[in-house]
Amino acid sequence: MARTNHPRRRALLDAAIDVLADHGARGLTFRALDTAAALPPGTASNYFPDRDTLLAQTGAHIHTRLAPTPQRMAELSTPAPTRHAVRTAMHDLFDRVSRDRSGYLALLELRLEGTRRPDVRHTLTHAISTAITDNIDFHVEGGYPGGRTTAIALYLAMSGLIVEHLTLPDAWQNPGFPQIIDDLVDTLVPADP
Amino acid sequence: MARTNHPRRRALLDAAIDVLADHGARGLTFRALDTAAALPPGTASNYFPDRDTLLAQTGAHIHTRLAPTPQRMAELSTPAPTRHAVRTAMHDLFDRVSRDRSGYLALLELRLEGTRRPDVRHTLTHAISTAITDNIDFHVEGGYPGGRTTAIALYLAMSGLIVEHLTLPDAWQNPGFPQIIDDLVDTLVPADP
DNA sequence: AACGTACTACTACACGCACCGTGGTTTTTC
DNA sequence: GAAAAACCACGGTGCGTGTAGTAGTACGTT
Repeated sequence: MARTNHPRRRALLDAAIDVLADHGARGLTFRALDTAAALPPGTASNYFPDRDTLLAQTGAHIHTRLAPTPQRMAELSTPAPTRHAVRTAMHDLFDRVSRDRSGYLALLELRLEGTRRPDVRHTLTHAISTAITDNIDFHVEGGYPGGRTTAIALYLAMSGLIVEHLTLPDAWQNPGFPQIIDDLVDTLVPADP
Repeated sequence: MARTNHPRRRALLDAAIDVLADHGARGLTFRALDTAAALPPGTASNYFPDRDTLLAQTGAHIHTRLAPTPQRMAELSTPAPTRHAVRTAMHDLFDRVSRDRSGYLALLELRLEGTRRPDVRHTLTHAISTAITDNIDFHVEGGYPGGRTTAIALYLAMSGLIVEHLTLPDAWQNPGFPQIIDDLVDTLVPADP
């Protein structure tokens, strides 16, 4: 019942993210998970006692997957904190979303599921609120142009843009997303002195 | 099978929005709809041939519910196009979201469901892209401070804020959403001359 | 090198649940 | 009184769950 095969557990959690993106939170069943991970039926039951904990663990795992690696953080800190660096970082974020569409879609599904499941909501609230403050602090303490309100506005606008990009990309064909990102940075981030 | 009782059909579609918000897109079944509308089981089957069209019709209906009424548009146009008017409009939008949480949550669920169902996606893409251009044009042609890019940035930031408010409100306790809205407007919308 | 243990993978089964669609009867409405 | 809608109950079905039982494998012991 409580298997400790870590690689397989991780594989299951990765598959869970794909299932979330492909079939929604309600579609994340043990059987669907078995199928997605290409494992015999009944396997997922051996690794997670019930759906609740499966969802919770998936919620925790998704952050380890989406969180920037230390290496990336280092890269990000290398250039001088200019408006141009901000622009690059935003395009970079957008590219990451495009590359790991399933991951970000799954997070969105989990957010909605958190509406119904308090434990999922609490897990996500904690993880995301630290992500937010980290993000804002990075901007402020790193000496990037504009203050805290600039950072918040940028964060929210990029969140909105990502949701649009993930769900209804065709509603924003002109101007395209890259152009919008440039405009966002120009509008929100003060020019370098 | 094909009932023409319009009030009841409308009641069913309104109930469908609640079901979407409460149980997700996958939870929107005929039976759940019957229960939510407090109607005997089997009723919804008489009004919609299958789940696909039920979802599509719900997607269409949701916009008639969320779209601003002509009266509201008139109210909005009354004051002079100042930064302060923009601020008021944004708080107004936020209040409407808070008041009709289910409606906006349902729209979010449908967006995600659109990821899997092309017909839902197309319906939403059309409806929302006109909503966006209307919104932007209203700002630009109404002579509000800032141009098109300001309007787009404002729209996206408010979208992001609404998603946060709907799904993880506790992640944003300081500063609270009203304060953030004020800051957003101050940052994004140029001061009145 | 042979053996034994402990853990894991696989398979099958029995049960329950929720849902669908419909057919027939009652009630309403015009 | 006739047509339409509402109600109710039923058969059938597919999906998911949890578990029990069997087979396989890796590793440590003697």
